[in-house]
Amino acid sequence: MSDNETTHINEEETTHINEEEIRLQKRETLIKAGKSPYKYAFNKTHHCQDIHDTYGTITHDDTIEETVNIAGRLMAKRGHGKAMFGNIQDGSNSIQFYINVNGIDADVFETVALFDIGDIISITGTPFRTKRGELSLRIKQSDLLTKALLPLPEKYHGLQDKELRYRMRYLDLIANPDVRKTFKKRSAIVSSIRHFLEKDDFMEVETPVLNNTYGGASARPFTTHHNELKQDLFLRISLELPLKRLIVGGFEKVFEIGRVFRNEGVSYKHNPEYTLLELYQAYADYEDMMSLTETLLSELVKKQTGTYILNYQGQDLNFEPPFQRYTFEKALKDFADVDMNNYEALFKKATELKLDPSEGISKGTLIMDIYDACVESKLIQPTFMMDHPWETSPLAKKHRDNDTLVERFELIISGMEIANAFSELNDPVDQEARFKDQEKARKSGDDEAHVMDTDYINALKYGMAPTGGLGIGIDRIVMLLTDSHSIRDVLFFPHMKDKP
RNA sequence: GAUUCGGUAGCUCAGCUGGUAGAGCACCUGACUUUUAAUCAGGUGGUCGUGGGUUCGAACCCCACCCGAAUCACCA
Repeated sequence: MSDNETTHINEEETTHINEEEIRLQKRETLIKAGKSPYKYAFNKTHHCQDIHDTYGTITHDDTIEETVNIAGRLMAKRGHGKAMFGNIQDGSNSIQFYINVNGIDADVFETVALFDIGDIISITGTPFRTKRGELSLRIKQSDLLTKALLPLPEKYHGLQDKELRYRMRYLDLIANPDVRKTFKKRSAIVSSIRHFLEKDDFMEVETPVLNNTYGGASARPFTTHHNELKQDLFLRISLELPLKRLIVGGFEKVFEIGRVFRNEGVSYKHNPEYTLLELYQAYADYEDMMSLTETLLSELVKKQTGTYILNYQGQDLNFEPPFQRYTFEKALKDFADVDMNNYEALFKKATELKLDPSEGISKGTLIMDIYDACVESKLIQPTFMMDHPWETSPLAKKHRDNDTLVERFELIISGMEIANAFSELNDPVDQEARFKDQEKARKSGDDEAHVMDTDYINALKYGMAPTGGLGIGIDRIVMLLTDSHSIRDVLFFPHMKDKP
């Protein structure tokens, strides 16, 4: 590559070909010249952020002796004849570089001149501050590590098209630095939850995703097939039943952070697969779970924001414990003006609300339908909704003071269900009766009713200690903490329909 | 599933009442030794989501479909 014939693109050859073809030609030229455009490794001494941290205070008059090696993606290039500026971005940050023909091999200048935006390059150079005051690297050496064949999105607006951003998240991450921040934060949140639980002696476990049956929630499953065993299998819809079997087995504090799969609609707060945290603690009840939830979330918010106040979509949410509490009885009175102990009144209310209650609908279902219609979306501040009707909670223990209720709570924030917990039902006789009740509901058309799990009943027959259980929707927590309106913005690869 | 909005160059977007398809960025050529959305001059680049229809003529009007977004419904 010592002469211009092999390096400069001939105008006549390129006027009618696209950018990818131009770059493919550069790739060919490099390979023919024995310079691979796909190197094997590079020994970095610094990330861009390290240079900002170390040399952030130098002035235009300072001379730095240290030479640094960095590598990353070329994001911008500004040629000035015999000088050139550009920006390189790595996983930490980006930094400007500068090169001019003085005191440098012509080869190096030519190499840099031939880089295309999007190429992954290395730079060896010395930090300095430009006249205009920007911390930069003066290039001594530079190399192409990976050739990029496709041009990047527009440098100023980035990639805006939501469909492209979700379908080609890699490009979104390159072009939109805020997106990377969101996902770094997601990682930090999960890590901080994990450490919180480990510090509290919870043991992290893994249970199967593929199961012979499914349960622990009311949802339709995804079904798949094992060829060799000639049997249908289900992707889990929750983590609950295997984890409670571990409590039977003698572990006292377990948790799992795992993907669950629900064969239901897609919306700004629903994705067919999402991440659930479930934890179970022996010798605890739902009051203990409430305190744990308050501590976990308030500490998380404090760690992320420095206060208990979190601004979400323009509203300040206050996570200072204790969170407000509402029983279903009081909520239905306050928000729907109906007595939840009066079946006729509930039925009348549901009819007024055009919920179209069917003949013989259970009181519990009426209560939940009215709650969904009148209450949930109005609960903005962190609120524990507690003491649900027993009929819609087949895995929760009856309330100690009222056997038409269960000891259960859901945590609602900004109208979204964030957590769900019970004093776990551990009476196998009651559990079996509840499952049979669910089977009846299933037969009368409720395809989300819980299915019978005889092995789980069997496990309970050996005795499960009194247990508190808690489930938290990780994606929704991340939505709150990153002020994301849609669950798609906190999933790297949200589910998208196939393009034809 | 319903309603509304959107799909035009690689990206960000204009395109009026139906009359030859536009700009900026990127790219190519040239100029330029401290710029930073660099600048200046000149260029390349289009199956206007898909398929029908109306019309002398459709990016534009009509119908159907595909994909996406928002709101609702569904989803404890």
